[in-house]
Amino acid sequence: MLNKDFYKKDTLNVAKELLGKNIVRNINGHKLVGRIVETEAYIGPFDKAAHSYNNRKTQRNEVMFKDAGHAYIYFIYGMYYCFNIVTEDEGKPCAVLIRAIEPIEGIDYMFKLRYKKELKEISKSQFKNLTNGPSKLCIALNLDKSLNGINLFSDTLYVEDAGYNDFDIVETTRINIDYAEEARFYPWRFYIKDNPWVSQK
DNA sequence: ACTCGGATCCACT
DNA sequence: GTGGATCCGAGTC
Repeated sequence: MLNKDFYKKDTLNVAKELLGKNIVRNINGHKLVGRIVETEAYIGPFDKAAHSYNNRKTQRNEVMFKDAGHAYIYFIYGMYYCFNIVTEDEGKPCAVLIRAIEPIEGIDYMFKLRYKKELKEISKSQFKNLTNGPSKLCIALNLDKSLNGINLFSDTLYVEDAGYNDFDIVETTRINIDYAEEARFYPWRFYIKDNPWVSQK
């Protein structure tokens, strides 16, 4: 299990170092594991794309101001959630958005959560869309507002180093932040090169 | 493979 | 009253 020191660092480094790590989610007796393959950094005070730009603190984003290693899970587009991990020191509202995972373990149960169907009933298209997006992975891991604000140091939800290191990292611009003026061009999105579970090339 | 619009609703202004 | 750190299906090429 990664400890607080792992997250209590520069957000860009954490975003890169999270690639290849495994998210572990225990629910209803099922252990779900997914390898992180795509992340984005949101560096609050200086980042027009972040909910916490200019240190703006609201009911929604107050978890971003907590100490490193908390889960910031927010509701978006009327029907979806996004999962972030809070970084840096308490009071610095920074986080890493988990944009995609590669399913590793508990895949059958992920399909049930995501499609309410058994794996054998799933189409090819549904298979590749299981966890290749920030809200898709939240459905497959059953991450919602009830987990917003918890820390990542219990069996419920944590990240571990499974020793997967052999990959190249692609650095590019973040997705769907057209409103963010110059911040839309910051290369703060990271993904594992050639991994098929990345949301977009 | 690609674009486009609808779904859906809570937090924010 | 507005719009979003998204997803999906329909339509087109």
